[in-house]
Amino acid sequence: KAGLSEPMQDVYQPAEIEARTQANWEEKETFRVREDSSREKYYCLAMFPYPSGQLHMGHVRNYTIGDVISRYQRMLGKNVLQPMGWDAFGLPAENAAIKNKVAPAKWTLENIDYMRGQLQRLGFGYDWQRELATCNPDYYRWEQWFFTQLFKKGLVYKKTAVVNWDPVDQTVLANEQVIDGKGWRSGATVERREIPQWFLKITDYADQLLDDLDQLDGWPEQVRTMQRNWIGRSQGVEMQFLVEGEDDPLTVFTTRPDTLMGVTYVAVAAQHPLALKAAESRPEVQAFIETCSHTKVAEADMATMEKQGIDTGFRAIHPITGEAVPVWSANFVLMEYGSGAVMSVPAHDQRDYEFAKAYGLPIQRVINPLPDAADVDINEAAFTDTGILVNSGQFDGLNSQQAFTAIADALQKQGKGNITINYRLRDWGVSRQRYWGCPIPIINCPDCGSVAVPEDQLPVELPRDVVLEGTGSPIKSDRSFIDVKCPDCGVDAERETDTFDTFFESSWYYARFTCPDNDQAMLDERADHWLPVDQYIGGIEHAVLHLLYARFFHKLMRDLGLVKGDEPFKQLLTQGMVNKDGSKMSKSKGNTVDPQALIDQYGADTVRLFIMFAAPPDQSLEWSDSGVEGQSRFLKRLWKLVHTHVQQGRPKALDISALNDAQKALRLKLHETLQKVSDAIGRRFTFNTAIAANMELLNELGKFSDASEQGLALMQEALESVTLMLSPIVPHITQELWNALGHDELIVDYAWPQVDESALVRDSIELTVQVNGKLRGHISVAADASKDVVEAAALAESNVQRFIEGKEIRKVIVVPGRLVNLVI
RNA sequence: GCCCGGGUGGCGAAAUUGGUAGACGCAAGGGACUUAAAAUCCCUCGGUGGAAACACCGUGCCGGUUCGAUUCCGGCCCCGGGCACCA
Repeated sequence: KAGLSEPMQDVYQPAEIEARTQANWEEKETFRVREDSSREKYYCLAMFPYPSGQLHMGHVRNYTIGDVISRYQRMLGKNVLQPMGWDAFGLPAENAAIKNKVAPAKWTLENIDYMRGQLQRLGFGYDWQRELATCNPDYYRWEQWFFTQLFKKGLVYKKTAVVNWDPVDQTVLANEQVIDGKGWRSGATVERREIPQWFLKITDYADQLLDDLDQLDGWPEQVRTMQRNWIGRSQGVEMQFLVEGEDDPLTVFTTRPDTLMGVTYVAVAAQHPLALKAAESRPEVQAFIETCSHTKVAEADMATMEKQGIDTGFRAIHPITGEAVPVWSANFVLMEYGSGAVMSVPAHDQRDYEFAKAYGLPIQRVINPLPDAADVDINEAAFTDTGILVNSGQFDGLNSQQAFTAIADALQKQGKGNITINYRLRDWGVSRQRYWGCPIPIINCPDCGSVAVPEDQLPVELPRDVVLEGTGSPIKSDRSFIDVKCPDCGVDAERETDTFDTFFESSWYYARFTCPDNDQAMLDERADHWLPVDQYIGGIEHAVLHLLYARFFHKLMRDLGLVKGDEPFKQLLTQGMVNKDGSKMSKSKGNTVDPQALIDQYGADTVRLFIMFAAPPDQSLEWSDSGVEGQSRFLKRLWKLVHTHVQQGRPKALDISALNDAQKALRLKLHETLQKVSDAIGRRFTFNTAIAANMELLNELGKFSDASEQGLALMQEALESVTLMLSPIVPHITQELWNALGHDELIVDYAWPQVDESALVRDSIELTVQVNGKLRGHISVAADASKDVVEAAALAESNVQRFIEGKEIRKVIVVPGRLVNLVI
């Protein structure tokens, strides 16, 4: 009975109230949740944080949204699971380790302790008994086990892939660590280097990942579109070009086989076998390959760099005409993607066009926009639309669509090609040459090859007592970690020293939260109870990678019988960035605002209220210090209003039939607000307008001084409603107000207030009158007035008459409940 | 470069399905209370003209559809997110 025994304080004191309320929750285990078949379950999850040191405003925003939704759903009677954990492996811990001479594990665990305290201070209703950290063996042993299952199923393979190599620090760099082509610590020019790495066959699931997007109608359309484009399914033709004097043909894929007759050269990657062979006898080709080895791995860099190439001297045979075309090596063709070779049609592809112009290669027009029309101008740019074929021999006159089929058929008959489906999506490389990650559970045996670590030898624990020097992972030289016997044949073997991509941990944590205490299995039947996540909330920056990998993992887990259902997240809310001075708040930009200082000054409720009020959650939020002050003022006003009200004693029961006009008007406003706020929080997630509606109502209540029996009863109803409506957003102050208003239960367990439809009935309504679409006046008519009555009233309005006088009224548009438009 | 968003007063924003542009809040200015200050309360607050009533203009830019466009369509400009090893 927090607060009831004491009289209500006349001044709002957030620090005291918040400590008291939080202690009460802890004592009562208010947010501990267990499976309960008698109530509808609701699993609300906000993306877990990387423990970087302190909470930033993006966290505060993310977790406040999740907490508001959780508390609202709880008030609707649902059994709500809201867990919290730590995405604890990652690069920043290694950087901190080098800089501060502290082991990554120690740094990470200390950060977790501090940030846990900050989350608790903000009053989020988490079930802390489910807390997990991905760097703990209890957690990562199961993803090691999972990987070995995928290994057995053939969904894992090893191949070489390119990394950024720092030749001075002798280490692999993340894209983020390469600045203008140089290593961020050493300053050395970074090289592309190919090393063997483990891959997950996500492309095997490309069609499912694409098709199942259709069932995710609780996801923002923009995220589904981004994922569709990322997967990039396209139909095209794969074909072979023979190479003069060579045994192996070049395989190329094109989505535009209709332009095949316009091929004037073929381009291969710098690392392509043909380019390497040319380099053996020609130093200029060798020099070109050397140049290409210094470009960064990131796609944005590849796409914006200057297009360069060199003639290899090889000649490819056009599969239809039999003509020989030159084979060039070009820096924009990537060995890792597809076959490392592309056909080039400069007349109809802009990149090929620019390359041809730069190197004086021929441009052969084969498509025109319309039949029998003049040739389209290709003097300045390629013509990239589809159209009608010309200069294409037997295919002349066909449109692009017909030509697609005809050319594919011709190639297929000669055994030189066929129609295939291609994806932009590439298999997921999960190997990282870093220390602070989950060890990949593989043992490399000289006789048996790669062998999965047997289940009874899991987890492969990452040694924690290490010193980092910035020159590579310490476990790569730790013989006590590396030296093992082969589990299959028992000979001396070596442990894999690469670790997993940290997206690996974050791809299944949502499932582990349902049963984090299980030390016998990755997941159990509790996963079936809670999954899918009903509401997932996180930054828009995760729209593709994290959310695609998590969807992929869910399907993998489903196919191993670990979960039911096809998709992990039923509804998704992608929150916008928290910006300051126009760009994302981040440590590297030095524009962060520390939430802790604001919490200390104003209390958690004010910070929560401000961050929810400043912008709708999916929009980027521009930080403003002064706005916080206004939210604090609002809470003080609310406190004062309740205080003034309760001083007047317990009100009598409300008698709706006994209300006067002013009272009815206030009650109308109250129930309109309830309707609006329920929709804003429950359906639209526009918490900013929910708060604004309560402010509007509170402004009305402040003006309402009616000490009559019914006046006080109505005030009681209104203040209780406001308290309940605001309780998901500002849970501490509303708990105290709830007690002051005469209730001794926890407000979190009270039902969300209902709209009284009878209070919404109006006698008369106000309509806008327009003349030719311009606002000219307002009229008040009976709510059930007929169209004729409304029209007559509109015509009679004095200002309207000035505009229609002497004019012919050609049309009258009446939009019921809104406006009348007179067209003259 | 490619994919996805966004652009509305001095500022954050609202306008939910094409129907009153600027709710709510911040900042600012004026006033009340006070010896004074803080706090609190009241008033004004898109631009131009006007004493006012009111009129004209106004939602990044250009054009279109419509009785009516912040909203729909076409073309552009600027800003942000992502681009596979930051998380």
